[in-house]
This record gives sequence, C-alpha cells and structure tokens, in this order.
Amino acid sequence: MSETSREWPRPKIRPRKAEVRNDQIFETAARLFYEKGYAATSLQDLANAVGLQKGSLYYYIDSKKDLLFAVTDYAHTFFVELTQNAEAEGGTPLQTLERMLYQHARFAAEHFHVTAAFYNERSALSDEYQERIVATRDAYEASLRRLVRSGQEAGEIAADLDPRLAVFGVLGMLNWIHQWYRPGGELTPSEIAAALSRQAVRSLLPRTDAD
Amino acid sequence: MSETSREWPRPKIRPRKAEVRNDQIFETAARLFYEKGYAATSLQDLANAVGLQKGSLYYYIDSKKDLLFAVTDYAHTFFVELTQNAEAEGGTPLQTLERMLYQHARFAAEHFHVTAAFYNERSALSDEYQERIVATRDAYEASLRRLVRSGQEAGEIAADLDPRLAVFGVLGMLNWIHQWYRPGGELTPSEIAAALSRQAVRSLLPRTDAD
DNA sequence: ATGAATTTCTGACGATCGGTAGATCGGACG
DNA sequence: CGTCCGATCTACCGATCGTCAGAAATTCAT
Repeated sequence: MSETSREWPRPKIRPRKAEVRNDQIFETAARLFYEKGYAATSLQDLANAVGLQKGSLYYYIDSKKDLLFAVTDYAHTFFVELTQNAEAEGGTPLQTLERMLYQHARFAAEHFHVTAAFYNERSALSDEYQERIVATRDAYEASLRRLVRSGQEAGEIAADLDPRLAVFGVLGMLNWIHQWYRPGGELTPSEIAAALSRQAVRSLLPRTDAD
Repeated sequence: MSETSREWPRPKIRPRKAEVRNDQIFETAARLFYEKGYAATSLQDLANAVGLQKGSLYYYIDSKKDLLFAVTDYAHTFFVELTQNAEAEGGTPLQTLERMLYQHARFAAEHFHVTAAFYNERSALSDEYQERIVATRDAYEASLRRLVRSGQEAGEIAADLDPRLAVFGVLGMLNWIHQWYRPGGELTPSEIAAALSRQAVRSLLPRTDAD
C-alpha cells in the first residue's frame, strides 16, 4: 500500500558509543516508560532491566530527562516528516488522507511503546521542547483538517461534519492503538493499519441512502 | 437523547469529614493527576493547590494510593453501570450501540480529568484492583462486540468489519477526548458526545454504493 | 605482553518523597 | 469561663530518587 515505509534509525543517545547497549537502553527505557510511566520508572529499574549498575547508565545517557527526550523525539520526527510529505504522491483529498492515516496507524502499532510515551509523558519534558511538539502536532492536525475540507468541497466527505471534531475522531481511532495492540497477535501492524485507516475513512463518507 | 444521565456523587474519601474540603481535594487531585501524572504529583503539590500543609492532607486521606483509587473508581463505577444497563431500553443493536457510545463520550468529556487518570495510571494501582478494572473493561468491550455482531447479522453494520478491531476503533474515538477537550470551548460535552457517537456509528455502516 | 581506550562498578551526595506524631488553633457548647 | 473536638500546622523519619567522581575491570590494537 505504501512505500514511504523505511526503517527509522535509533536515535543516538551518545554517538560513537557501544551501539548495542545504546539500542538496548533506548528500547528498554521506552518499554518501561510505557509500562509504568516515566516518573514511576527509576534508573534502578532500568539498570536492572539492562543488567547494569545504576551509575553505569550515565556512560550512555546524560540525564533521565534526555532519555525521555530520545524516546519522544523518535515519534516527534515521524510526525514532522509525515506532515511534510502530506501533499506528495497526489490523488484526491480522501486518498491522500487515507494514505496519511495508514502510515500513522502503522507507526502507532509498530512503535506502540514510543507512541504511548509520546502522548502520555509530554508534561515531563522541557517547556521549550513541549512547545515544539505542540507546534508539530498542530501543524499535523491542520493539514488533516485541510484535507477534510477539501474532501467536503469535492463531495467525497460528508458535508455536515465539523472538520475539527472529525479529525479528532479519526486521530483517536489511531492513537488508541497503543492501549490494546500487542505484538504476536493474529494481525500484523500493517493489517491493523489498513483496517483502521479504512474504518476511519468510512466514518467520514457521506451517507448515500436516507438517514 | 438520553435520560440515564444523573449526576454522580463524589466518592467519599473519608465519610463524615468536611465535605467541601473532601470534594476540593478529590477534584484537585484528579486535575493534578491529569496534568502531571500520578507519580509526578507530590502530596506537597496537592497541599499547595488546596492551601493546606502536606501533613494536614492525612486528615482526609489514608494514603496517596487511596487518593488515586478514589479518582479511578469514579470512572470504574460508571463503566460497571453502563455495562449493566447495556441491553435495556430496547431498540436495534445499532441504536443500542449508539446510545452506549453517546453516554460513554459524554462521561469522557464531562470528567476528562478522571477519565485520563483511569486510563493512564492503572499501573499505579494495586494488582487486585487492576484485575477488577480489566475485568470490567473486558466485559464492557465484549458487550459492544456482541452488539456489533448482532448488527452485522441484522445487516445494519458492515459485514466485512472485524468486530474486535471495529470496537477498538470506536472506543479510541471516544477515549481520546480527554486529550483535546477543554471546557469553555464552543461545544458542550453533550454536543461533542452526539457528534462523535454519530461519527463512530457511521464508521460501522455498510457502504451502499460501490467501492 | 603492553598500554591505551572503552566500559562497568563502587560508594557516596543532597534533595525529595510519602508518611507519622504531637502540638496548636478556634469555634461550639455547657 | 472551661472543655472538647474537628481541623490544621510543625517537625521529623526512613527510604528512595537522580547524579556524579573516581576506581576497577574489560576490550582491543599494537
């Protein structure tokens, strides 16, 4: 369905240091932040999980906050690029919309640890970074709303929908994935993304028969 | 649209003690848990917010955990009763479904502080209580899935939908409300609930024209 | 085998946390 | 006026937190 799906490099918490440990710490931190929340996850927990002493973590990280930043920024970067590539590839507004929602949903499933932290732990980040995240989120939502309005003008999308509410609705469908998705189930992230983005689009279509 | 909407009494953190302070502490705690998360909210924060000394809080509460329990249980009780009243009032499966989603959405908007804590801070609760919450959630989702299947058999709902995924989708639309709703906006919780439950139902309808 | 570089451990620090005990305040009531 | 009691404050405890400096261990090229 989409070939815009390359793999994202792990953010380097500290460049040039042991890559394996770096990745392990990043992924374990994301998982713990997801399971217990950022504030409730102690560096002792993280050290135990990766098999290091608490102090040894500081060879790889600068602070606990920077660790959350690394996790959060992984999702942040995704949404920045998704917004930038929004209008590419052409097609009708509805087709463009479904393409974006599909990519969004697939990322949300494949990286549900990161996505959960991105949405739940924003308040623990620095004020400046919070503002950047909010700006990115607003730009992303605005581009979705623009597509909804274009679709309404083209008659592809139900005219009686409030674009703001409708976008919140479809975003909720996708951003809820991390609450229930677990790898190893019957469906792959791609299949889930295809089904949910299709259902989301369905919620926007005009009714063809009487109500 | 629904007259099942009575007001819910504040849970008594400690009965017979000054009600005003009780309510104030409950609501402030819910707001702080929502804003900063349970673990990141110190009793000092709460004491400052209500204008008391930290130690004085223990005249009203038994522990910090019990405070989260009180907040969480407010939402938990709602879902228990919503599940129990699911099949009442009659109507087609789709009508019953929309009625439940409407009530769900309205609660999510009116009590978005509580709802956010209910979904985000589950891991901070005792294991036994977590199990009760999960059981309630599963029963609720099962009753929604049952309605979707009945609707599919009756031809009201698109037959090609996976009931599990479809229910997760509509629940996401509603449970995402606390991320964007703020009181004082243009729309009331009732209006938001009406629009979103309608959009959710739309996402389930069979397409009448070709695809 | 040697030495440098990388990785990990030890042990401590100041701060903050949830929680407790006892003193204090002020109004109600006899 | 004295007593009582609900409500609040003050002061403190032990535990845990994130962080750091420096030593120890390990790895690796030469």
